[in-house]
Amino acid sequence: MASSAHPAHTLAVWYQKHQRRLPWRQTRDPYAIWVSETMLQQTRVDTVRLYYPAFLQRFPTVQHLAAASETEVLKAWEGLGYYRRARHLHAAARQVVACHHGCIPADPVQFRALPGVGPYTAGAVMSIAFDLPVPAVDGNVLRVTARWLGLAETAASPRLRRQAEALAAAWLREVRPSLLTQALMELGATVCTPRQPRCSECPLRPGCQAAAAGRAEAFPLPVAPRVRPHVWVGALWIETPLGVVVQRRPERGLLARLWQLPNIEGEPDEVPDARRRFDLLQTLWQQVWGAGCVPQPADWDCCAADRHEFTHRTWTVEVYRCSRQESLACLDPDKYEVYPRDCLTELTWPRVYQRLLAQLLRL
DNA sequence: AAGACGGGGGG
DNA sequence: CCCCCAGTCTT
Repeated sequence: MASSAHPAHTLAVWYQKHQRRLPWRQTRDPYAIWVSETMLQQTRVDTVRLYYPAFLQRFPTVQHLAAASETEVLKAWEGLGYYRRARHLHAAARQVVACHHGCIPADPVQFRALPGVGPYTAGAVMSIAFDLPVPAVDGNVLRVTARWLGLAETAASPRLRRQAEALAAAWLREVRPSLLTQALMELGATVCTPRQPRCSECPLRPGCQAAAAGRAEAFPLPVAPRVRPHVWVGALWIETPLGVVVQRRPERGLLARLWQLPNIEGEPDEVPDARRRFDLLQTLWQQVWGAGCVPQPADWDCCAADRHEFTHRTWTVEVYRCSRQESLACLDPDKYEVYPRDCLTELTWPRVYQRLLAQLLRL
């Protein structure tokens, strides 16, 4: 009788009928699946779709990726965010070539030991690529579990995580692992959504505690919102006959090693008035050219501006231009480079600078 | 246990 | 405009 079928089976049947056709579902290549799962961390399917085919075309195998330079890998990742993922994937590819003969280890412990591979990615690749019964608990699975069991916990709750792993482990015994893992996540992404879940279309509705209570949207419990300081950033667009003055960000921290325009930040949550902005820009000007080396401009022209949201802060970036031409002799070569205007897009920029550049290059 | 780390979509 | 989204590593 269909009504007595295990929910995992019902879910698998639903998945086979309703799954979206996605590029990484057309392959059994563990490397390709690993790349997709890394890109999908904290990133929406529609965004990954724009990057995944190009990335795999550029680096078709783990050997190609291992042989590439970090700059090349980063360029292929440009705009995807969380750039540490790309560096970890690159380093991990080199480990796979050096220590595993270029074969992705079909062993959860060995695979988990690679940089950038946490519990989720290990479970996803082991189950999807190798059909091993290793749970892959992402945000979707946490949400489905919280609703299925009617657990009044936040998504961050260790208790909910344990329950989700237990649920996935139990259901993995009922259905081929590659099917079960993808089905659970697909349900969370398309039906059991954070808001306005489509319970009427859900194959798991009959056994769902939250749906039975008519309160699916209430699970999991909301987390306390984080305060996100607002930071004003003033940047300079300095065009010289040889090109534009650019700068590489520090080795570590936010947007590590990506390129930017010379810039200065205000205090967190400060809303600088005209006078304060002027002072900050003068300070920046001195940092770039050295104190007293080059006369300071009396007025600034804000020629481009954009806002950027991070998880933990918000930037308002304003770019100021000064048309006067300066001698480059004062420029500290350790801190700044002059790059040909027409070649700027060769560099790897954070999204906000990509957008600003698009404005600036039209000027 | 908590914070750092990007970027985009939806209401 | 404000709100939401949960993987991995570090401290």
